[in-house]
Amino acid sequence: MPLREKQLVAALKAVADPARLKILRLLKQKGQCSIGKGVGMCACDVQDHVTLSQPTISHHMAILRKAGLVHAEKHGLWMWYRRNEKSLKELAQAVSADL
Amino acid sequence: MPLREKQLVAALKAVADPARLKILRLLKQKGQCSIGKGVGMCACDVQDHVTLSQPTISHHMAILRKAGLVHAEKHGLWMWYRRNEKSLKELAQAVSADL
DNA sequence: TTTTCATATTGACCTAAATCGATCTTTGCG
DNA sequence: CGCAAAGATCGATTTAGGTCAATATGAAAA
Repeated sequence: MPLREKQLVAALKAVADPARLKILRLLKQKGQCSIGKGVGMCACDVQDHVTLSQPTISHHMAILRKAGLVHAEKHGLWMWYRRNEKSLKELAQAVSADL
Repeated sequence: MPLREKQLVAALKAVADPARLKILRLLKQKGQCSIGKGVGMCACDVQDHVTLSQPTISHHMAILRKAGLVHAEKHGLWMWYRRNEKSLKELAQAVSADL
């Protein structure tokens, strides 16, 4: 399996889970970030919106990050997560054309 | 989780597997069907293209069928599978807009 | 330099899912 | 009817994945 294919499967797996789907949609909201960023959220902000433990959320964020679907930036104590619209668009494109 | 959401997750799960991804692409080929249909394939035709046992292929085809991504029609001894382009397009649309 | 806070990691548990051999079912054929 | 072929189902095995409690890490605050 070529690398591109591995990446596609990883992205599809990442997205084929209700919790991560919900998180990806949450990240569309504006003004929810506890460190004042206009877009995106910190992990604790995500936790305020889903009924999952902190380690589980951290786990899901790592999967989304490794699949390239979200950016993650450390800001002091907080980890600022935001959607990677470019790779999300590429995923949509792959589903349209490649499948 | 509403029904639509369940269907979306089922379709994404169906597609987030290398074997099923390969099968979906195989089904694009023309003139491969052992019962003379222009498009689609029978299970045995799929088996000629992937290195998986007959029960495993049957299992994958059932998942694709239940997710609505392929049509299945029995013709005598054979089961004729073909892509459901409509639902594949709807999936692409959902990934574009809904994610 | 403690302490506290946000997040990550670890370890364990449990369920889901992929795979295959064996068997069953259905259908066509002699 | 008896047999053969295509495909589905069953049972078992193995691996992958979601979840949480406990603990570790790392950074700011007191």
